[in-house]
Amino acid sequence: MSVDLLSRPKCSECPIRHRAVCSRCDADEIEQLEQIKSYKTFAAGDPILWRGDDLTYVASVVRGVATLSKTMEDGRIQMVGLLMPSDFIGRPNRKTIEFDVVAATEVTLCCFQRVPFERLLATVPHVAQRLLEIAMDELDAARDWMLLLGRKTAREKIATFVEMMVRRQHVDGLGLDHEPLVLPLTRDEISNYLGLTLETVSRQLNALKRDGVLRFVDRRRFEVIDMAALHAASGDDSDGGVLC
Amino acid sequence: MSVDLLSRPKCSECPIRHRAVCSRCDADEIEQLEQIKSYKTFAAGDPILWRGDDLTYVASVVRGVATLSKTMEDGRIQMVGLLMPSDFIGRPNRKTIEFDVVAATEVTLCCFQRVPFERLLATVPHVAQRLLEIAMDELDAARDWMLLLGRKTAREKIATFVEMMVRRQHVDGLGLDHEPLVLPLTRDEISNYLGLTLETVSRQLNALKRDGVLRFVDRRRFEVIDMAALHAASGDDSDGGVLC
DNA sequence: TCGGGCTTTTGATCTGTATCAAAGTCAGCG
DNA sequence: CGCTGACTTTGATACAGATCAAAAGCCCGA
Repeated sequence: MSVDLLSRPKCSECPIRHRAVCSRCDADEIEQLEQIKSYKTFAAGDPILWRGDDLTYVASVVRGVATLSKTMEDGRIQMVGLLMPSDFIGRPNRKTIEFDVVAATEVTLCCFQRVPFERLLATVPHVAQRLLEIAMDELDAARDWMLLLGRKTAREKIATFVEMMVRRQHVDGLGLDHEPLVLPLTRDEISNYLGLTLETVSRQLNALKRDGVLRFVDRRRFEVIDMAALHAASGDDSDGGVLC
Repeated sequence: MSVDLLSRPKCSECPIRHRAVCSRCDADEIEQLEQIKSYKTFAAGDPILWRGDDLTYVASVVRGVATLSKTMEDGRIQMVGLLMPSDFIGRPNRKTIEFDVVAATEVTLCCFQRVPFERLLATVPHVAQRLLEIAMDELDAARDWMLLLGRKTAREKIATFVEMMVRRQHVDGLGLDHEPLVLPLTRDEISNYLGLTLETVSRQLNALKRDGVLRFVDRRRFEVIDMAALHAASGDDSDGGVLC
């Protein structure tokens, strides 16, 4: 999926490329990026980074889906981000990471050595500017998710999540229209994203099916039958909101 | 409170000053900031910005506490940020704001006209770099809060919140040691921050009192009797985490 | 094709927190 | 001072979602 990302003109995999911006990179900058760049692939289920690990690299997701989560001592887990193609991983000027990053599907990352990347950040103004925009988009998304976690019902959470899947798979051009959409997470992972249990996720997903809103091809693949009903169930006001 | 912020050397109120950084501003840059700067004060309870409002200014909190929240159509509210001295309000390169900002106590803001501020952002590299750091700190805090909203019990939420109040009032030098600490929010506002109801907040706060963890001077002022117990009740692992 | 180990579904029951209701407390102000 | 309105506490009850338990479905390798 999302192969077209790789076929774009130069610099297409750089972590500041998102939403077609790195046109601002000049030849010299692209050269510098190339030199500190490498690709890594992880199988579904593989841990990518563990809390406390050294941040040797920052990276951009090229293909696949990874999860970003926090774990409490007694094992409770909350996913705090779902990393899909074009999302950024890592934090410049931090030596370690404070979250767990795990591959949910097979994942390919475009990695840049952190320290030289920071040098670029310090010398090339538009890199910091672009990264700022990315961070603020993430912040807006995190705050939308706080509303979901703190105030939405189970049904609203599920509907919001499914709607987000629909929208992101459209944007990324993952599924062609009328191809079934994919849930890249297990029921258990979805429950960790939504602050629910896996049983509740299963029940609510089946409720949406029973209500004629979704149809499942298999456990992981589905189609939206009634987009309006799905949106109405999400609790969001008319003009969308979560991510883009 | 927090008067010392104003007595710091030049540029102390600029929104990128936080945690002593704007030493990097040179005389010319400070001059530019001064020209687009103004102070505004709001009484407790006043709305500062409403969802959809034009972002004419970006600002830094100088004194007091403001809340940042999202509201659903049916009136459910989730606070997504608590803005205390040195916190940043607004988003460069966005014409409108997507949240409600309300003064919780009397608040003084140091405001900068957004458009000229964006020009500064585009021309002075270390402004974007500093703002990036601020945004990433906010993002980390938002993600910690997602764990709280999604997975913590009512008691853990309350303990985490009180601990955060203790820590931030220490950092900002608001209360001298052994002066009682302040809850800058009503029970209702706390409930919106923690994803609870005001009744649950009241019950849990009294439970911490009954358990000999806190002592209340009045509804708004308290002392921590057993810091270790408070921390243990927060569910966070040893080394803190929420904000700094 | 069968079997074993996942993941998911479904059912029964429990519980933490919400909801509803009423009384109590406090600050400000006439 | 004592009234008024906003905030808080306390109690009784309801219920959404958690928890516990077991059956069903599905994938994959032998």
